[in-house]
Amino acid sequence: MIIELDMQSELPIYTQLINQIIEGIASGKLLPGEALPSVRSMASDIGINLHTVNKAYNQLKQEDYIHVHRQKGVVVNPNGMPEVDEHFTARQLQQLRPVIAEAILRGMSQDELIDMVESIYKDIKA
Amino acid sequence: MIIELDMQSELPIYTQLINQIIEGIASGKLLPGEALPSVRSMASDIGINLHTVNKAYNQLKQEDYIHVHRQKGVVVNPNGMPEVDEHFTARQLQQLRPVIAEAILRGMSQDELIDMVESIYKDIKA
Amino acid sequence: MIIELDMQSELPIYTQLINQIIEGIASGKLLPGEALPSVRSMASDIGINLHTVNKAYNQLKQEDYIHVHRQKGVVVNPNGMPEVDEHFTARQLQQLRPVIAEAILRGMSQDELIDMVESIYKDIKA
Amino acid sequence: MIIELDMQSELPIYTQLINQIIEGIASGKLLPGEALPSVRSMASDIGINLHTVNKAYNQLKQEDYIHVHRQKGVVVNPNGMPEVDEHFTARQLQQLRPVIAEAILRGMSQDELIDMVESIYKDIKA
DNA sequence: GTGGTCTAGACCACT
DNA sequence: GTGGTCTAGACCACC
Repeated sequence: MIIELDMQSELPIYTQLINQIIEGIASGKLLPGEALPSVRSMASDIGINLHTVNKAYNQLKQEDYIHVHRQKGVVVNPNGMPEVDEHFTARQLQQLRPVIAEAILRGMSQDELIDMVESIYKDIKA
Repeated sequence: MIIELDMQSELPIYTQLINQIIEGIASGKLLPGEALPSVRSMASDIGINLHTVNKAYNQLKQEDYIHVHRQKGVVVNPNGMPEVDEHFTARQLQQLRPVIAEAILRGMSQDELIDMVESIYKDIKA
Repeated sequence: MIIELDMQSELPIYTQLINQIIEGIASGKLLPGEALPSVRSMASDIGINLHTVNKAYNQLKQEDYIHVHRQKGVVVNPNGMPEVDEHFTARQLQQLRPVIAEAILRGMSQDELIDMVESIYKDIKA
Repeated sequence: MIIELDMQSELPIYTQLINQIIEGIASGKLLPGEALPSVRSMASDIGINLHTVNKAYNQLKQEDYIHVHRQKGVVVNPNGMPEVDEHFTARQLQQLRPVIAEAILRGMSQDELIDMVESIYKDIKA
């Protein structure tokens, strides 16, 4: 699992880290039950502070995507991922809406937009 | 054009303002050439700081969605909206990708995701 | 609102802080909509680090007990408190069970235990 | 006596072990004078570290719930359990208070709370 | 060696 | 001035 961070990005590092791990799980590169690097090794691997890694891990734990054992370290939730729920749908809608609005504003047709979504979907899943 | 802000939201107010105006244009509620309230009146209307409105307007101007004249005030770009360009596509991809990844992780099928996008698209356009 | 912390306690400081604030709300000493001290002033008031206060505030925010505005500071949730839900009941059960077990082991009768609970209940509410 | 540990839990394993044994005694499944598995066999039975079992036993011994003989092994205190004392009441109060406060905050009535306590009491005793 | 907690000090975004 | 983020370094509990 290779993590790529953009230190110049406006996105907080811990958010980028969360996104990368989520994508890793979504794409199947990280399997349920699989171990993730310890906060310390992950931090030194990618050259950031361990607290930043910790924050990312904690947020992922909160969503029940990973489990954090005090001693054994961190693993992808072995029982698989939580389903779509109300809370998630609301968040998703809130994130999607402005992006779609701006696409419409710039004249993208519904089909073009769907093509884009499909291509990203396939790209991640592949 | 009614602006609705959620002061509880973690989204910065200026971002919410930008989103609302973009959606206004996308939905046709704001037409090219149409005037927007001045920084001052917008600020007092919705009870926020001048700087906040200013920041939103400046960002919209930078994307060429609106024109700001020192005298004539603020108007939706009368020449219509800019097309989809490389810069926009890149930004869109960066925003869409994590949302789609998380949807996959939670087991949404491509069709379910597209349904969601379609329904938002139609909701804005309507 | 006076906060009392025991720096010797085995309970983490941020947990004690959370408990105190919860009790403040439960007892009516803190009312919905009422402002809490900023992380910085709270931290310096009680002589701890601002990150520790931050952690407590964030956890309270997570449970929807308080709202954190980026600029305006922190307020008790003006819409009132969330109801009892499944998640809370489970947590409560998990905390209560060992305490009650040990009470039984030491020979407390059900009535004695209930008396104790009642007296604490009244003490907080008063 | 079956011990069930949740390795995912944020409760330390030794604490879970203590709780289980206390509940075993409280419920009458473990009787005064009854033998408990040796540190070694307990550890290998449930697949945890020796030190962890040791720590649990030591803490139980300190509360005078069990006796640890170098040769004869570990037994539930044959003289019966210690009564409620000041130290215990103080500890109990400290644990109960935050739970009750949060229950009040979420709008539980005193009767609802007592019902919950009663049902747990009966569940353990049964 | 693992994560959890706490401190300290810095810079930034937002209003 | 507010919270958000990041870094750095330390000690502790657990196993």
